[in-house]
Amino acid sequence: MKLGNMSVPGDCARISPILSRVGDKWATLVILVLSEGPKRYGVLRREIESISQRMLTVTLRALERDGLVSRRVLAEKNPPQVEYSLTELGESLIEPLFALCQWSALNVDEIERRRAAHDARAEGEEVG
Amino acid sequence: MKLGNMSVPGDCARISPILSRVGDKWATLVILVLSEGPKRYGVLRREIESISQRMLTVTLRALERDGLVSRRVLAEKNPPQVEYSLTELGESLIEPLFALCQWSALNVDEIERRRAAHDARAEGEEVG
DNA sequence: CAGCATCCCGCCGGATACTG
DNA sequence: CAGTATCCGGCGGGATGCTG
Repeated sequence: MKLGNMSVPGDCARISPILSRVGDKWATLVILVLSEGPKRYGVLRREIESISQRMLTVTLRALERDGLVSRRVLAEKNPPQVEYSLTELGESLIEPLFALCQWSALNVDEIERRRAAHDARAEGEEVG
Repeated sequence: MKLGNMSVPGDCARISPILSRVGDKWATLVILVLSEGPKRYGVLRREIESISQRMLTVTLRALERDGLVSRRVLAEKNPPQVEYSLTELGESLIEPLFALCQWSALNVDEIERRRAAHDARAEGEEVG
């Protein structure tokens, strides 16, 4: 198969780690929230309610490592202030990511309906 | 934040399960390979070399449940033949998914370079 | 405020063996 | 060929406690 100049599964082996990062629940949320602009650690914590402090830190470190997010220390001493923002590379990801989010938003209802229907069918066969 | 008519994190809570499915290493590979056309179980196994037989089955079941993939029994008796193909819903996913794959293919080198640079820097600080 | 360290449990997913 | 069943090791990720 061909996607532009890459083949599957050949190059898919290389890009799937990247897709995993994107598909990662927390990473995606962080990137989406940061697409609004730079935010401080505490703000991120509050805006992504469901995330634990540990996973926010882990995710930010991973994104920073990949060059998608950059970290700036605003004030060294109390209270310390750290600001996170998307790098240029990170911003370039927003467009395709948004496209996928829009697909998801558009089809989430349909998928949930299908899922429910499928489960109901399975339930029926179990009895029969 | 706004993505069309959805807000983050409000609706992101609903769509992130969908993104997780997409971001799922195996699901993505299966969808990409099936985008070429219907394939039989054994063919899928061979084309996605790295996948275990267990995960292929699990992934196909999940995709079928969500209405992204459909399963057709071609021959009931020996040798059994089962064909998998994308549903219309599944096909509608290809475009945004391809976009993301292209982004990945385009940026995988850059990301790996940044990662290496970041790790090298960390290595240096560890010693100093 | 912005983290790091530690403990610990659940489940993801590989390996292996068996079936219609 | 196209699966199902079982075992089980590793790690993802929550909870809690401590620091500059």
